[in-house]
Parts: sequence; structure tokens; C-alpha cells
Amino acid sequence: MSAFIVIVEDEEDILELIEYNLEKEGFDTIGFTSTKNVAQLLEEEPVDLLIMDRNLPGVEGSEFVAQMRDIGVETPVIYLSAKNKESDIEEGFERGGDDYITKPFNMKELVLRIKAVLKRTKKDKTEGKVIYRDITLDLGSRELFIENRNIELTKLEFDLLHTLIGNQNIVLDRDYLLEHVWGGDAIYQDRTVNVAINRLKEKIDPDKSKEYIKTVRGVGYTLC
Amino acid sequence: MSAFIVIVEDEEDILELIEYNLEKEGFDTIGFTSTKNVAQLLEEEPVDLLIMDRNLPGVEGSEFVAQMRDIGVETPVIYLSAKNKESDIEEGFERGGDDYITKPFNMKELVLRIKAVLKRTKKDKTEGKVIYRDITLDLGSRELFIENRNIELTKLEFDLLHTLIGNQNIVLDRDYLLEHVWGGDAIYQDRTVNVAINRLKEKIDPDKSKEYIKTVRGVGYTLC
DNA sequence: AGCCTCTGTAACCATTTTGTTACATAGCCT
DNA sequence: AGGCTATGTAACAAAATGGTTACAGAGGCT
Repeated sequence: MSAFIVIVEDEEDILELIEYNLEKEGFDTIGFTSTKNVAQLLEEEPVDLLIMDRNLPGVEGSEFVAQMRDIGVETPVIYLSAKNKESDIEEGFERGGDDYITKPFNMKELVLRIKAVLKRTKKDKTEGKVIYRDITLDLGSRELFIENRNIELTKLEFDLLHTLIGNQNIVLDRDYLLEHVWGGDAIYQDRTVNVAINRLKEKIDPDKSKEYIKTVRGVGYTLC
Repeated sequence: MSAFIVIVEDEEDILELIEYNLEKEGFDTIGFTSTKNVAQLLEEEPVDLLIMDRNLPGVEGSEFVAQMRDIGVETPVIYLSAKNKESDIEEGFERGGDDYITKPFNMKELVLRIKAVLKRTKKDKTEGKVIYRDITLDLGSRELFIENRNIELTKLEFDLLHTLIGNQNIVLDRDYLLEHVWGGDAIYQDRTVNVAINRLKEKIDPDKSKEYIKTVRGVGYTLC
């Protein structure tokens, strides 16, 4: 299980310790000694977990998270805190934090908590369904239903349809699709997208009567 | 996501480090140790991002960017700075910079910031709607609506109409259109614009009653 | 290993889009 | 009005683009 974890902790040695241990576990981490610049990162990148010191100089860590929640950032949070009074813990949870760990803590415990939170949120993310017209994509079981008929899709086809539905009414160009469906560093030809799209089209609309996927000549594809 | 990135940093080893890492990420980079020659490049080439040291000997980095903005260069900027006093950061943003990163920084963070800025500026370009009289251009779905009727446009026609609407009340000459719609380095005849404009006119106003696009004899075309 | 599925690539073809050219028309000047 | 130039129009050719198919390699499963 790889994940991108942001750590905010003003004591540099603790920050480094945490980063060292998490990277050893195979996580991608990025550390900050203040909340500065963190908000933007959370807004713009898919961060899997935020580890946040409650006792930062200046802004309260939980206050910061509350602001994030207000603008719609749902990144799960594990709070670090030297405090361990009951009231503080409750306050932390109240504001939408997902877990709470008091200093001093050992690394084993932190890693366990992290894995637990990630597992929980991963489930949340992949539960539920995406619907477009008479297409239903079950993200949990990764099944596709069209007019309640189950249609088998390969992983690639599923991911492709998923991002198309997730961006309906927006024309996605081949570069975007290559990056998001195939993966950021993959080097493929854009004709690859072409073929993949048409294999998907064939599966979801064999007699070409529905026109789910529209090709926008010179640009890309869209679900509209 | 490939992009053309210009880096201005007087310390050569840092410059090389940045270039090395960005090229590893698949970006095209060009480095300068002073602002000399950078202005010209920004004016003449479509640069996606400028990474600018604030602490250059001689001209202040942000001063340079301010001058660029004055002559209409909108390239997004990420500032590098050893300073981290609050006032400096605010000043950097005030002058139109898009992001700010303080030394020492790790490459991972820089790359993340870069991707975030690129995504943001790309999104700005491809999101939302442009409206002129009863014409609505949806940049996401690349659809044209006139009086709520959907009219199909080819890529070229769409881009052409987009830049016309984006510069309404300004007469655009053929050279400008060739450069911005067809692309900077392409060599076409200016009659090409002519024909393209008229094909567009035909589509958006078949019975020639609306006069959306006005031809300015001897100069070019405008939407007024 | 053998078989199967999935997927990237290349080749081919049909279609659309676009550049160019030639000619007609319209605007502007004397 | 006549003549000149710029622009519109239509037809054609070239180029770009995407669909389709076939094939081969990769990976998984028995």
C-alpha cells in the first residue's frame, strides 16, 4: 500500500524522524514545519493522509484542518499532540480529524495507525457508484451495469470509463487520458488511447446506437 | 504532462540540480544565471512556467517579473527565495507571482508545486464559458451554443472563435490569428485565415443576419 | 509448458478537415 | 464610372485524423 503523506510538525528532528520511518515503509512523504503552503498542496494534489501537529506556533493545527474542511478538502488527518487531556482529544475528533496520537509515541504505533486510517479511507473512496445515463459503475466491485445488465470490463477499460464518467461534459485529450488512466510516467503513443477507447465503445455499445462516448476530432473524447 | 520551463538562478550548481530533476520528470527546461536574454525568450516563445530566484545579483527577480507583466507576458511564476519573512512572500504574490518556495527546498516539493501550477493554468484555459451576445462557448465540452442551439464546430473553427471572442472589440490581423490559432511556427498564407473565417461565419450565421464577425478591410477581423 | 486474455503497435482505409488556387464580387479611390 | 485592391466563394487536393483489424508480446492461470 503506497500513499502520499503530508506531515506538518514544527520540531525539525521529529519531522525528520517521522519522514525517515515512513519512507522506510514505502510511503511518499513531504514535510512542513508550518502550515504555510500546505493548504495549497492539499487543494491541488491528491494527498492520502495529513499528519498534523496540534501544537504549532501560530495557527492551531486543528484550526487549520477546520479551515480545510470548510473549503471542501477531505484529506484524513492524524493529529500529533503532547496534550492528552480528554477534552483535547474530543475537540480534535469533533473538527473532523480521523485519528489522534499523543507524544511521546513510538514509530511502530504511528505506522499502524497510518495503515489503519488508509485502509479505512481507501474503502470509503472506492465504495459507492458512479452513474451516467443508464450506465452504472460500481467502484467497489468494479462492475459495470448498463440497463441492469452486467458487462465485463478489463481493468484498463474500467479505469478509462471511470475517468470519462468522472469528467463528463469535458473533452479529455489523449495526453490527459494517458496520464490519468495509464499513469503519469508511462510512455505510450496516443494511438493507444484510440484503440482502447474503441474497444471500450465496442463493449458498452456494440450496435452503436447509444453514442455514449463522443469523439471530438482533433481534440479527444468526451461523455456528454 | 510536458511543459517548457525557464529557470533563472544565479548559483550554477542549484540551477543544474533543478534542471536535472525537471528533465528527469520529462519537462523541457532552459536555465539562465541572470535575467539577461530571458525577457526576449518569454516574449517570443510560449513558455509554460518561469522559475525565478528572488535573490539575483543586480535586478530583483520579482522586479523583473513585474516588468514582464507590464508588457503583457502572463507566464506563471514560481519564486525561489532564501528569505522567508512573511512580508517578502506577500510581496511576491502581490506582483503576480503564482507560487513561492523557500530555500532550502526538496525536489519533490518543487516538482509537486510545478505540476500544481501547470495544472491550474491549464485548467484556467480550458474551463468555464466565454460569452458574446447570444453566443456561448463552453470551453470544457468545446460546444458552441447560439440562442441555445448547439452548433458543431471543428477544432480550428472553435479555436478561431475562441480567440475572437477573447479579444472582442479588438481588430485581429491575419498574422496575429495565424500565430495564435494555427500555431507560432507554422507557415501559411494569409488567405488561409480568410477562408477559415468565412467557413466560421457560414456556420455561426448562415443567413448573414447577425454580423458577428466584422471584417476590417486592410486590417483583419473583429467581433465588436 | 501451454493456453488464454489483455493490451500496445502497426498497417490500412474512410472520412473529415484544411490549405490552396482560381475566380467572382465588393469596397474604395480618383 | 473605371480601375485597383481586398475579400468572399467555390472547387479541388492534400493532409490530418480516427476507426478497424491483425498481430505479437506480456502476464496470468491450469
